[in-house]
Amino acid sequence: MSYSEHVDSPEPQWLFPDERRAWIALMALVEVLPSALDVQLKRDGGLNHFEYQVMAGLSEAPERAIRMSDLAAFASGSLSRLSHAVGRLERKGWVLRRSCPTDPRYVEAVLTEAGAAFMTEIAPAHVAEARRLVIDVLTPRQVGQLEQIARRVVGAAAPYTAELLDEGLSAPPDEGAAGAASRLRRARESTTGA
Amino acid sequence: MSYSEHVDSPEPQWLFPDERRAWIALMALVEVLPSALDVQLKRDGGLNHFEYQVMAGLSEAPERAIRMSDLAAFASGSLSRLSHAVGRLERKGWVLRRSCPTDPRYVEAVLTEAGAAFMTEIAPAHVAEARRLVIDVLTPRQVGQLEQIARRVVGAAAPYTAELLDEGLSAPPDEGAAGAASRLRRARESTTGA
DNA sequence: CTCCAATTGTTGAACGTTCAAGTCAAGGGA
DNA sequence: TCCCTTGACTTGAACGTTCAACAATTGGAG
Repeated sequence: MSYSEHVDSPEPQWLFPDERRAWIALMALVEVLPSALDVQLKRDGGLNHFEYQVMAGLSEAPERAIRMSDLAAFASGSLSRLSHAVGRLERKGWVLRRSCPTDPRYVEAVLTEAGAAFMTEIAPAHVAEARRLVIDVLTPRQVGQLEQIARRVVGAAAPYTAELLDEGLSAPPDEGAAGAASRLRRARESTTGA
Repeated sequence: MSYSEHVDSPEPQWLFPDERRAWIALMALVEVLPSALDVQLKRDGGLNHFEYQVMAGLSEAPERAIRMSDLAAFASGSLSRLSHAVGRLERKGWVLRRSCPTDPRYVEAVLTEAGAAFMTEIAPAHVAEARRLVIDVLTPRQVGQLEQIARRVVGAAAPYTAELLDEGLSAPPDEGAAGAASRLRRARESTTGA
């Protein structure tokens, strides 16, 4: 739709001043926010943001167990990345791997008791950081705008991931991580491959 | 301080549904956009986003030369990261290092002819990608909202970097990279150390 | 039944970033 | 003068991600 709109007014080669300001601010954001989150997580929990997402995915999964490939989709990372990450979490005693009981060709990651206890310990601080850095510095109106904007950009950069956002957000609240994750699977495949 | 302030309206431990949706969308954005930009830059130019920012900083600098520490501030990275990156760009023949002519205790990075030619070759594609992934999928109104939101978040996560955004964006247009970068220097120091 | 292809997951090497020294040159007392 | 701190930059090792190759298993096609 945006295409035909711009046919007779071709894309300028450079950004207009207001576009440029927004672009620069966005680049600063994507540079600064992840590392700020990493600082908090590393300090309070000794893990990085990806590892936290893995742990969070496991926490929400029924029985605290979930297949590796679903978990990779849920955490938006490649299977290889996940395999290395789970290896590290395993060494810390928070996760373990086992063959999937229903279908032995899959591997399940399971959150241990220690892992679950650890998550309930550190999650509040992470949520507080999310508030401090983002939610609390925006007006409720801006929070809504942010969601719309972010979803559009994700839609352009990774269409299937965006689809997951659409579906996951309106999904039944009791669904847990597994349902959303398996829907996500085909998303990651086309996304990471691109 | 935040403790006593919130005694009678304490921060909830979790996010409200609309806050949670915005947070999830934002996390997807910061995950997906940098890697999408890296894909384009790697494909068309063989470099990553940080290296591109380094080259861009050099392009805008007077004489296409700029001190390492100013360049690090401009590209929002540590001096060490820059040193490694410039090493790689040097090996490709796009940048060279020399002792600063006015003050020999500093080191200047200089964009070579080949480097400048290379940048004019690849910059349009990168700008086009910025349009495709962000600017063109938003309404002009949303572009404005994005700037405000991003600046607030950056303000919370890295105050001095945000200060640079404020100053840099209203700075005289002929200032070039060097002026903004030296203002930025103290910013990085307190930011990266945190 | 056999072979072929696809899916799931792991592994090791290459690459880039971070982190903790380390070098070098300038300023600033004693 | 000597020392010693400070700022600018570099270096090498540790760490995490990516990438390509690899095993293992399943589901057909012939």
